[in-house]
Amino acid sequence: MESDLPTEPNSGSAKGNIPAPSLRDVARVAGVSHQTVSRVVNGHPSIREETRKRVLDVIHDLNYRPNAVARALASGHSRRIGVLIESSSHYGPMSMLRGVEVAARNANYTSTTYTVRGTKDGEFKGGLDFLLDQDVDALCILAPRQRSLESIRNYEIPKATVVIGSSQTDVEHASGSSQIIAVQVDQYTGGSWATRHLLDHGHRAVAHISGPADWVDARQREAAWRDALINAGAEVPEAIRGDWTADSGYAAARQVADMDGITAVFAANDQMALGLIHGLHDLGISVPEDISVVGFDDIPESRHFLPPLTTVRQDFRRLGQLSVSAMLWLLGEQTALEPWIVEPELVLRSSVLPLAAR
Amino acid sequence: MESDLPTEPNSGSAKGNIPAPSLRDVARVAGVSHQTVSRVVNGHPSIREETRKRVLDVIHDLNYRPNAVARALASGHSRRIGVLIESSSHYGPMSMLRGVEVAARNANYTSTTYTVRGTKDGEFKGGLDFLLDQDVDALCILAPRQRSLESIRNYEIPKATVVIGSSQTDVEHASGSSQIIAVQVDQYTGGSWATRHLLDHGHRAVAHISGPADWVDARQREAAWRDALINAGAEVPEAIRGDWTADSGYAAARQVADMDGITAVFAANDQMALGLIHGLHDLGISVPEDISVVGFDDIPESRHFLPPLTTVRQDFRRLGQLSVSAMLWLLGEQTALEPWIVEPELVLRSSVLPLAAR
DNA sequence: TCACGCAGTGTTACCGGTAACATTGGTGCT
DNA sequence: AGCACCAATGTTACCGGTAACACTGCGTGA
Repeated sequence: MESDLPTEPNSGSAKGNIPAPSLRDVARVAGVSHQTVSRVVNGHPSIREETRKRVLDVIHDLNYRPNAVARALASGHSRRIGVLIESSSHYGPMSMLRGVEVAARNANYTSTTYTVRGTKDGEFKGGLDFLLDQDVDALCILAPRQRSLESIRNYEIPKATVVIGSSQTDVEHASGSSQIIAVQVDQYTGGSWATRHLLDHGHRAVAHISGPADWVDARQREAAWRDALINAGAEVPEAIRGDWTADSGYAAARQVADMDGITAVFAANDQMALGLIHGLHDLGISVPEDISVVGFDDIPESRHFLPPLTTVRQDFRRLGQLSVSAMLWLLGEQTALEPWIVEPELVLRSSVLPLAAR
Repeated sequence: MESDLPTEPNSGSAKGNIPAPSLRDVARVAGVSHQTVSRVVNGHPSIREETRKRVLDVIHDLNYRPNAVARALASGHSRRIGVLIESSSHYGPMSMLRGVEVAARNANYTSTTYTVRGTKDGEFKGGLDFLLDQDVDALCILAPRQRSLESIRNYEIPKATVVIGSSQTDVEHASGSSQIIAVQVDQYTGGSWATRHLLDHGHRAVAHISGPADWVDARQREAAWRDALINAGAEVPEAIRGDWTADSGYAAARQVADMDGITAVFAANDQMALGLIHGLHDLGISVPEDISVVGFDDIPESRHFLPPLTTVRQDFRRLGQLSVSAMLWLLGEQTALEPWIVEPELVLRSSVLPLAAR
């Protein structure tokens, strides 16, 4: 394992002295005007085939690469999208981020991410400022909490702004006059499926470990759970408040055990479900023999939990792609606008047992 | 849930018509030259306090924000770092990515990520080209596979390039003349600890589920496992080849069961350990009663596995930070260069039992 | 007292592209 | 033949900053 530190930068490299060739360099060598080179580079139609070929040869010889910065300055379009993301350490946001990045790149856009660390109010605005300073053409905001959106009120945001994770009504309320598109997974439907799945298996006492109260997704899943119980005429226990972490799921186990007669739990995400199963196990309660559990998200590990977790899958990557698609539409680079609600999917595994089988 | 699609972009927004104020606009209003404004913005010392104040007021009134693109073009520094990353869907790379992004931002740099999707040879180069086209000042390459580095040979990469995850010798071999810094977690030490921990508990027949053969980390962990066994005079069984996924860990369980007398397994990452435990469970083998398991990485879920997983923690975020620090040093923005090998840490939980206790 | 230096500011060129308009030569139509 | 028109290319201005140098006026030391 080598580890002798170099003592000063740039010792060996001879590069960087000769500046990279510019449009005009290419033009000179090819014997045309710089504008002609520009046209060749941009695929302008009215260029003679012979000229084009000559220019392309020179481009290749000189190893010319167009300077994106100069292009951005001159054209007024940076072809960059800024992604503002809260709490990216979770699986969901990460996956969306990746979906956005890949989709953006495919549309020849670059993406720059700003991760908001804490939840303090100024941080969100700080991120917005940071991205706006980079003059992005479009903005993608992953705003999972209700309050996050309020910050953008009266902010001068780019025309092409997409919000992931909040409902269109929330967005409209927060954004004032400017038009913003919201993209999201239909959390309510997912929550309904999860709960009804348990009800269908005969469970009546279904507890819920929810996400933090100010998260939009958490509220929707909780509402779906509550409504499903009410519709089925079952009693609605008080929801147990978690914070998405497996640790909070572990802690919730104690409360579940204390609530009398609970036979099933709908956890608002897979990590909490994992912690819950662990916690119940430590209390001598088995899943699914004693208590059935359903999660949400379908993280890659879920299928190998003990027991493998029945959960609701969200296609995060697709969500990211859709948001880019919406941005492109707002930017006028795409004519069709796809529907922007993604349907979740119930994934059956073995953490749920019929009540009768107990 | 609202879902009426707008039918054309920009319907309501009145923004974007008036161009943003420029340096010269500010200068005109403040009654100074544009250069003076530039000086104020950049904190140049020789500006009269009175002038500075006046200019700052105008800047505030006009809501002027300096244009990063123009600045980049004029100064020759984009203050952007490109991050080329392979396989970012895993926990480790993701965390490093985030560490890089945050550290970069703190140094007033922007980061742009390119995620290499597959493993085809051209993709890596494609990513390099993509980032180079954005003329980044520095490059951070997350190259976990041996071959990835070969692509950068004879490539004109920025002076400030840092490679995460490969040893300095590999990097020097691949990079030819230009100076590149490698940053990494000491995988070998981590692998040694994991294996020795099992040996210390009396286990002699310790199997290994390795990562893909061409991954640097996988090789180092495997080598550490092998060496530790040899040093202890224990027999070295053949390593079982996994692919980092929990699924491959699950599949490995069968092979472990078929290998006679195995009492402990060192899995090259936590996901495979999870799958392994699941697979063993399905075969009627309990962890840790029948077989002890140690993982690697310490993903957030590990502590809630059944049983909670003993594993080797890597500080991925710190790795990301270190790489930014190294880049800054190469860029001449930082005088001290921190050591760039991060030590891992053994995290004791309950997936290991002394052999005697069986 | 005069030259020198420096703080404070202005002027001009330049970064590497794109946009808009000008120019040229050939073609088709009347 | 004359003219309109278009393909193919060139010219010039401009995007919004920074860099380098020029200028001014005042304090200071010889």
